[in-house]
Order: sequence, then C-alpha cells, then structure tokens
Amino acid sequence: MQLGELEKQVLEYLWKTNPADAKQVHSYFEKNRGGSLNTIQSTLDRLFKKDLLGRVKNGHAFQYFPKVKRHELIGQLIKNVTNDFIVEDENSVIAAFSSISSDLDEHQLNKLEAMIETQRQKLQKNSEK
Amino acid sequence: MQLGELEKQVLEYLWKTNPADAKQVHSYFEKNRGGSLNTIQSTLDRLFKKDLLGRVKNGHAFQYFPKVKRHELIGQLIKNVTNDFIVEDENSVIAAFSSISSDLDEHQLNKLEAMIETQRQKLQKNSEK
DNA sequence: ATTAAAAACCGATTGCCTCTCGGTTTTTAA
DNA sequence: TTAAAAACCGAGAGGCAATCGGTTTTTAAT
Repeated sequence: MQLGELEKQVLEYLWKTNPADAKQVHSYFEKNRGGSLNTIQSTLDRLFKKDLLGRVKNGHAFQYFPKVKRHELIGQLIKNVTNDFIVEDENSVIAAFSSISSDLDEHQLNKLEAMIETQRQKLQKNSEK
Repeated sequence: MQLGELEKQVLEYLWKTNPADAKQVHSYFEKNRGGSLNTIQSTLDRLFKKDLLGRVKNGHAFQYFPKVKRHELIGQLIKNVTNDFIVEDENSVIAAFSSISSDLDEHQLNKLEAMIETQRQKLQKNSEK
C-alpha cells in the first residue's frame, strides 16, 4: 500500500487530534499548505477506503479517526517494503535492522533490548501450550 | 525512492548473479514472467539512473552489478518510510521495530541482541575520543 | 575502412495512483 | 418543506513503472 504526502500528513494530524471532520482537518491545513476542502475530503475518503481511518456520522459530518496505531502502520509499511526482499532468508531482517541501528542512542538501545525480552517471553508462552 | 516490482526482482537477481548483462537478465526472467529484452533493458537503466546499479562495458554489452548491498538498500527503504513519520519522536522507531519483532524467532532475537551490543560498543568508542 | 550484427538509446503508450477541485446529489436541521 | 451543509461523483493534471517498436550507436569481423 502506497501513501501520498498529504495522506501521511492527515494521518499524523488525526493521531494527535482524533476524531475530526473534514472541515476541521481542512482549516488546520489551510494556513500552511492551502488546498480546498474537497481535496481534504477525498484524501480522508481514500484513507477510509484503505481502511486506515474509521468514521462515524455526527450531526452534519463524518468524524474521522485513525483505525490503526501509529507504530502499527509504520511497522506495516516497513513490512511492505521489506517483504518483497525478505522471503525466508533468515538474516535479512536482522541485517536490515542493523543497518538502521547506527541511528540509535543508548537509551533507544535499551528500549530495543526490552522489546526483545518481551518477544522472548511471548515465544516462551507459545511453546508451553 | 520508489521501486517497482520488476526492479526489485532484477536487483534480487543481480545480488545473486553479479555482474550480468541485459541479455542474461532477460533470459532468466523470460521463462517465468515473459517480457521483452527491451523491458529488461529499460529497467536496468532505471536502476542505473537511481544509482542502485553500476555498469561496465564488456565487449558488446554493459555488465550491470549492484552498487549497494542488499541489507543497505533494505535499510534505506525502511528509513524512507519511517522518516516521513518519525520526525522528533524518536521512540517511534522503537515502537515500529517492536511491531515487527513479532515475526522473529529465538535465533533472530539472539542476533538482534548481538547487534545491539555491537552498536553499544561503537557508541562507547565515540564517547572516548 | 566497410559493413552486418548487436546492443544502447529514444520516445510513445498504457496503467495505476495521488492530488486537485467543480459540480451534483444527498442528508440534516431549522 | 426548504435552505444549508456535507458527501459523493467524475474528470483532469502530474508522476512513475512497465512495456515495446524503432532508430542510432557501437563493436567486431572481413
């Protein structure tokens, strides 16, 4: 799945300010980047059809809200990109991780380690049943 | 940077069989997916212009070869995806990683951990100078 | 040097997708 | 019932990958 620039920005906005209707989203983007209400409308609609946003009618307008968590979407996008390359080839994932790891500071490394531990425990639990 | 399906497959092929000229690449893909030699030619050219392939003339034809390592490209693609989202909030990287970690088995977790250790030592060295 | 073959290069077409927005239809609340 | 508000529809512009026919350039053999 491919995301356009505006789509990403709208998502970003909704992760902060959820839920919001087209009018609100539009007035937010109007000052910085312009664009008509309709443009925002169809962007929200595209995101909705992609199942990234949910919506509920409230009075006049739909309230749009994120249907996925930020880190989940990012994770999914990473998978999309990598899955084309990483078939079964064991170490590719790790190699890719490591290619990014150079950006991480000590604190982040600690977090990553904690995450690994969590994942280990999940594996443990699964092997028990 | 955006990669098409054929481009990815060609890259994958060249990582295994480098270097190769258009004819070789074409004959490899011909049986499974068809397509003309010209299609392969222009795909190689696109990849070349994207600076992902290098080439050297050898007799009649150019020999194309990967200019980036597999894991480096994958890492770069991941960065592209994440950089659009992760501006200041650096914990997002970790969160995104963790969203992928569920695919990893024990062996891979071990490798990841080793990678973290390596990175820690690099940080150590840097702080010493 | 000449020339035939091989490969590179060029350019056009198709298809897919985002962004953009005008105009029409539907929905809502007064 | 009707006026306003929002949703929906459709079309055009721009970008990019894939595709391939046709032309130009390069190469090697005579």
